Amino acid sequence: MKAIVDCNNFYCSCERLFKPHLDRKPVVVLSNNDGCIISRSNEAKKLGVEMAGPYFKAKPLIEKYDVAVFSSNYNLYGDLSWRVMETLRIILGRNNVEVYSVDEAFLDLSIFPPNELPVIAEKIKKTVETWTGIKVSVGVAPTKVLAKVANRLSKKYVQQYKGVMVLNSKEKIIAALKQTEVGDIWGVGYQYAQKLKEQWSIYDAYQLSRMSEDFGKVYLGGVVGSRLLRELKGIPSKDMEEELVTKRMIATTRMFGKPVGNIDSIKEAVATYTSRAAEKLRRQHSAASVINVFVVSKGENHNVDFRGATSSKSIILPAATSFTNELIKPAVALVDKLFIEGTLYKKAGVILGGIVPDNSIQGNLFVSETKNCERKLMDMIDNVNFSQRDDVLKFAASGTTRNWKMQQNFISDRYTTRWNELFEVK
DNA sequence: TCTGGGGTCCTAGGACCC
DNA sequence: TCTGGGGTCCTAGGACCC
Repeated sequence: MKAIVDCNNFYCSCERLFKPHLDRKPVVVLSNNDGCIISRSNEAKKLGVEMAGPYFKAKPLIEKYDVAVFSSNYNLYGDLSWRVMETLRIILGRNNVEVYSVDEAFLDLSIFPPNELPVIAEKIKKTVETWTGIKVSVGVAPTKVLAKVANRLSKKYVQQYKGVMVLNSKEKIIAALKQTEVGDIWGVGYQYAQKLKEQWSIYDAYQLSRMSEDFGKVYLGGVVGSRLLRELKGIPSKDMEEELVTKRMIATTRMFGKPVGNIDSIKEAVATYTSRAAEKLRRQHSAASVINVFVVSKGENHNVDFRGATSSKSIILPAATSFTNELIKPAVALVDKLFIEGTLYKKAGVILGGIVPDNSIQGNLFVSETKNCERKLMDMIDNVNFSQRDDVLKFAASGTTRNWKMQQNFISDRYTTRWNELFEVK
């Protein structure tokens, strides 16, 4: 049996943890650039504040009901996420925990007898909440997809289930599937849901679970679809995965605070994003050999991903590297090729690909002495920037004015990761 | 001029997720 | 005026190789 543990309204919960007076008050957290709403407390949901809705549109509602608003503070969320995951690892052992996202983890519970699972699930929930202060919901079932179904219902009918649902019998599974709309299944997105409803009159998860594996294969994306069908039928087909330590692509992309028509500002932004991406690269001890840079002009739909963006160019480096200076130069050169005079841009991004392990971490015979010095310099910059405030040390190409920088008007302190922002107990 | 089967690597694009 | 920012997997098709 498998479980999924999911933090409730994670970002809002993080903000509330250090502001107890906001308990039971409506809270929302905004995306970067304070663009749209990405997390809502239950109270905010009840008021009708929409998920992923633009902030400006919800503003009247927010002001009317005095909703607390925060810009996203990823340093804080990342640290609290680590505490939650570490708690799970302590309870169940490292090998039985698969971190799936910042606020979710799958657990392998096959070591426990099925009849004990309700008690175990309850215990896991209580322990995480006591140790971290973050509320979680737990869904338990024979497969990952069914565990997701259970988790969702445990939250939806919280009065009844109190945030824990265990599907340990055939009857319970069927009942849960019947209460789940087809579009709410993990792995069925908007496009597939429309297709299932319109072409085959399949509206709920139970109906879909009765279709054949081949149906999934033909109409829901090949092997991905047939796995989905098997999981719905209770046959485990998505295994627990090893912790994914090395990412295969690393992207840093941002909207600008306001549209920018000046090539030097865009170069500054791209240089800054490249530094950030290079930091991520070094953190996982990798090097990259492909740099992709894209810009999005004011009129374009910025929601398309970088491949859809009209202006995107990439360059393949002669050798993989993780040095900021070796990445910045070609990245900035790409801006020259992309930029069109007289155009206003609202977004830019850098994507690093061709990622391989960085072997130059230990000095070796074939790497010159200067290389090793550079490596040490990079580590030093990373350390200073992490422990002090952001970007005390940066490359000149990143500029100093930053008139393109995103808006963050409601940022909270980084209580747990910056010395000068520690939470004070009076 | 035409002829074969089998393989790898890479890229673009389509779907999904939080 | 005003709408995140990251990621993943899979497939098809082209280029190239023996």
